[in-house]
Amino acid sequence: MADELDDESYRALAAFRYELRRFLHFSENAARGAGLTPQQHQALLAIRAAPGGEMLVGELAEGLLLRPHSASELAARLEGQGLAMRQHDAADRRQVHLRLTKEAMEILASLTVAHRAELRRSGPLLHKLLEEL
Amino acid sequence: MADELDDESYRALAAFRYELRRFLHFSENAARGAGLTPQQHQALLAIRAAPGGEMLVGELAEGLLLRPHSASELAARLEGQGLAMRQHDAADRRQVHLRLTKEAMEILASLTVAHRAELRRSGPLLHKLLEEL
DNA sequence: CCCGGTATATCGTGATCCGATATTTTTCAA
DNA sequence: TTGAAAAATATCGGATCACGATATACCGGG
Repeated sequence: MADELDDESYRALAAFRYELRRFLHFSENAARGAGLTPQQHQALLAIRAAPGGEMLVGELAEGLLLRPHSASELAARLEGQGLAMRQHDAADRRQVHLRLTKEAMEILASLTVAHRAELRRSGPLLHKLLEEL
Repeated sequence: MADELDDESYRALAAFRYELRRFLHFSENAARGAGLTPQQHQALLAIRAAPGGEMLVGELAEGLLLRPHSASELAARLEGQGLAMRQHDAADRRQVHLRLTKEAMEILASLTVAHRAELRRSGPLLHKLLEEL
């Protein structure tokens, strides 16, 4: 099983986590700089990437690995900030569809450009550290 | 610059973030299952991976990308739970060295084994998604 | 020996997830 | 048809943790 844990094992894992943290830290700062919380940014990305560019609250929960009621709170905050619109499904009124506002689309686009640039920088390093494991 | 953002760009980035979240979610659950918070786990890993297996509070802050005073709070919690020992440097008494307790070493070892197994599973997928970007 | 700088610590605040619970709507079996 | 169970979302209270602002302890140069 190769489960001997020598110093090198810890070093490699720590280096990977450090680089991961760097990326997430960059992402957090980028989001906050655009007036979003990190989770709001992730929510926008998940919704934008969904088929049709829309999502149910429950699907958002799955996509972000949250409890449904936490996704509901997140959706309420998105709407409160003018980033998303909530709309009951006509056929099943329990379900709530989430769509991004124009403003959210624009913010997400600029964040995505920044993230692609960052990944072009840190991607290869992450790639290398991942291979050391 | 290849900055056109089509649906596929968003999809690829979202897929990468989702897999990242899955890994971090696994890690969180593993840590909590071992009686640690996620940050405590990361702190143990960083300290264990440092040369000599010890770290200053300020170095911990750098390693985890935290403000020094946040690292100080984290160190206090670690000590409070019997996971680390704080010891003033003899030469410069402002500095505080952190060393892991035996119990922390054991918990970290078991978590590290679990993480290596998880990375053997999710690593290749992360690798692939990273290349799509 | 005093003063600016460094390392760590404390306090109050804000954000956000969660558990437990509530509300609304649908489904389905009797 | 109807009422009980299930499903989707929402609300409330509590807990955690990093942060900004600030405080304390300690070092070094002049």
